[in-house]
This record gives sequence, structure tokens and C-alpha cells, in this order.
Amino acid sequence: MPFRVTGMTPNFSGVRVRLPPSPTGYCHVGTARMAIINFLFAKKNNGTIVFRSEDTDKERSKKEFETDIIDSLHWLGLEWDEFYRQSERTEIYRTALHSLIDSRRAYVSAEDSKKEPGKIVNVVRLKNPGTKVTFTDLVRGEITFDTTELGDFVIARSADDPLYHFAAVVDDAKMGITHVIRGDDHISNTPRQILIQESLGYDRPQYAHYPLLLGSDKSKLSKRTGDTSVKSYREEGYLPKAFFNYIAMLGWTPKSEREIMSVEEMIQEFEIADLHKSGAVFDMEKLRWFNRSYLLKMPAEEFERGALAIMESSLAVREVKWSEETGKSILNLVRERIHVWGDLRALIAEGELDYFFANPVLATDEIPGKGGNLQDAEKHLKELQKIIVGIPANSFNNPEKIKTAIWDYASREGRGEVLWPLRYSLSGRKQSPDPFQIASIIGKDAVIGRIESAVNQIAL
RNA sequence: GGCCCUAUCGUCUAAUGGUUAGGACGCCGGCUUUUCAAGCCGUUAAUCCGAGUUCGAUUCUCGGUAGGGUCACCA
Repeated sequence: MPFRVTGMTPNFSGVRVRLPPSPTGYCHVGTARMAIINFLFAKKNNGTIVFRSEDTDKERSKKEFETDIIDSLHWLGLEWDEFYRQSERTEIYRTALHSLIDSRRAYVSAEDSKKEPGKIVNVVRLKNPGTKVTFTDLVRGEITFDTTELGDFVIARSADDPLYHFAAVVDDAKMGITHVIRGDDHISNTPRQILIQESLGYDRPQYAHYPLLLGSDKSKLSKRTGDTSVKSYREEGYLPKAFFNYIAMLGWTPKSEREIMSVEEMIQEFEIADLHKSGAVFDMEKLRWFNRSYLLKMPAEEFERGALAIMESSLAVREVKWSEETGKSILNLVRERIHVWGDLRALIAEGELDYFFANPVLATDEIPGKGGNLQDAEKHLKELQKIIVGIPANSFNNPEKIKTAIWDYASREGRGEVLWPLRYSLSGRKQSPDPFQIASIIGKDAVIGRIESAVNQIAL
């Protein structure tokens, strides 16, 4: 439901946005969404993107997390123009903080002094004028808060050690940020940041708060309701463009109402006013559907490269001997069976593809299939054997020709009764592609051999 | 609990002061020359509740209800 800000013409020239993750955990899906929305907005307006690592919490911030966040965002194809780390800007915060203290807009609070090894530490509090703060949110319109209840809130652990709100406000100003676009969870932080801003005499940026991503239980997406790290989706084999596309569509509907769109198309159509006001549930099934359509569009060579690599390594785990030639021949069959690369790994792990590479192990009583008996199955297999021997070897690369050769017999004797034993003898699986495709892939000799084994097994 | 926000099929969403409330994903069913997958076709399914304004409200207003967010010397 688009919301239009009326009576106001935002100045979009010289747009500068920030991506301010705090490196206290692996890249969260929500962080990715924050970055995507900011990215689309900035690109749409020829703006500048500033990446700012908010690592003021020395206890929890880790280099490893920062690296993961950067990698994950790069993986999604996101780039930025400037890079900062708050831990490297302490001098700037100190200066600003002292100016605030000197002008008596903030004070060192002796009341809550705390003893740390070797020294006494006093927090710094902002002198709260206790006014009503009203700001215009580009998504929600006008929002008013009464700030008296905030009291003189803490803005720094000590005169040298700023807290999030303070550092963020100073940075937004010093970095010339024009638009602060972030999740809903920051909406109630906004008034206190505005208070700091005003004390410092800074200009106010435009704010836009989009709703949070929700888990299946409708609460803020968390580990309880599914994987929340971008990493896990990357490892599961989701394609970055599909992931980007799906995430972008949660809470935003482009005018054209298309779903599958390239990044360029999304940039083209992006309007901040088209951001929704209510939260969207992150639905894995739909993500899988997005991924599938990207997988289907993927150029053949790229698909081949990806699929072959997975087949080889996954088959190795099962100690099934690998053949690149066979791998190439089952590419199409694989493509229509997976939504994500991880599906291919799972398929192989369950032994669903073994029979293309090695002779299957059969369970004798499965050979006839439902409602059939072993005698008939044996008879049919022996007949099929004769028919197949008569098929010219060069017809074998075409499943249709194999089918044609067998069809009359199968139709006459009952397709189920004939085809099931054939398919099972070739695959050793209750479920598989049709026997003609399998036969074509494994080749005439293997087909004859496998039918013979099945017949011998029945005879035992 | 205070403050803030939100409310259309199970999920993502479209639309309008008058529509058979549309689409997508999923589900279910059928077809597609055995099974699986894919494909095609189809079905099911929603305006949170109550008032008010209005000839008419899902749409506007108010009140409820429900859900969510936030209330740190975290970010």
C-alpha cells in the first residue's frame, strides 16, 4: 500500500545513504535487506553509498563478522563508494562529545560513576530539553514522540567512549548522509538521535523506516523461525540474484507488479514511497520458487559447470565412480528436479542418481511392481531383452527410438506390468525418470547387462 | 505495562466510495501414453470486529481487538 508524502518535494540531488551494520554476528538476512533497499534507492537517484562498520561495542564486535558481512553483501552484488569503521574514528566522536560537554548540553554524570581497574569511569548524559519531537518519515508520514520520558539518557560510556546513538548521529552528519533508511525497529530510536543532532546543531536527514522481516510466527525474523544468516543460504546453493530479487520484493511492489526482475530493472522502478507499511513474512517456499526460475534461466554452460562440480564431489562421498560424460548426459534431467543446488546434493546423498554411474542393487520382490508377480516380470524382461538386443546401437542416444521399439509389446502386455520391471531393473529405484531416458543414458550394453542381472536374481 | 507502528486468501500482494475483490507462491484435483520430476489446466481460499459518514465502505472517521516493535553504560 503505497504512501505518498504530500505537500513536499524531497530534494534527491546528491543523495547519500549509509549501510551501518554492526559486526556482532554473521550477516543477517535483515542486514542484507537493509543494504538492498538502500542500494536500490541510492542507485535510482545516482547517489553515493557509504559502508560504515559500527563496531563501537568492543566486547561483541569481531573482525570475522565484519568480513562475513562484507563478503555476503558482495556476494549479493552490492557495492559501496566509501568505507568507514567507527573504531577508527574515536577522535571525531571525542571532539564532538567534548564540545557538547563544554556547551553544557551534556554532562559527565558523577552519580553513576563506576570503578574500573585503575580508574573511575563516569558516563556522559545528554541534557534532555524534554520537547516533543516530530519527524516526517518517508514511509509512514509524520510521527511524534514525547521525549520527556527519555530523561537525560546516556550517550557515552565515558568522555572517550561513545555509544551507538551518539556515534551514529555524528557520523551521519560528518558523512553528509541525506537519507537514513532502516528497519522499523529503529523508529523509537529516532527521537533520541534527533535530540543529539539538535544539541550538536546538525541538519536532520530524511528518515524512512520500512517494516521488519517476519518469521513464520509473525515476529521479527530470528533463528527460531529459520535460517537468518545469508551465509546459510549461500551454502545451501541459492543464487545471489534470486535471493536479491526475492528479498527486494518483500515489502516492496514495483509499479509494473512483476516479480522476476533484474537488478537494473528494480533500480529503474524503485520508489521509496512504494515501500509497504506492514511487515512481510519471509517464506522459504517462495524463495525456492524464485531460485528455481533463476536456475532454469541459467545459461547451459554455467549450469553444467555448477552441476558437474556438485555431482563429482557428492558422488565421491558415496564412493560411486564418477564419469563426466554420464554427468553431462543427465544435466537436463537434473535441472528439472531441483530448486536449489542443495537439492542436487541431497538427491545424490539419497542415492537417487547412483544408477546412472553404477549398476543398481535390486530387491527381488520389488521387481514386478505393484500387483505383478515374479513369473510375469521375468517373462517380460526376457522379451524386452530380445527387443533391445535388436535395437541398433546408434538409436540408443534417442530415448524416443527405444520407446518406439518397446511400445507395442508394452501396450499389448500392459504398460505397468512391463515398464515397471524394466525401469526398476535399470534403476533399482521405486521412483526415477522413465526407463527410456535411463536406457539411453547408460547405453545398450549396460541395459542388457542390467536386465540379465534382474532375470538371474529372479531365478535364484 | 508506557510509547510507537500495523491489519485483504495459509504466505507475498493488487484494486476501488459501487468489481464475480485480481495475480503470484504453496496446498488440493485433473490431464499429460508405468513411477518420480517437469509441464499444462483447474479448484479451494481473504477485506479483524463494532459503530459512524454515505444511496453505497474492504476503501474515509472513531472505538475495540489482535499482532509486532521499542523502552541498555547493545547496535
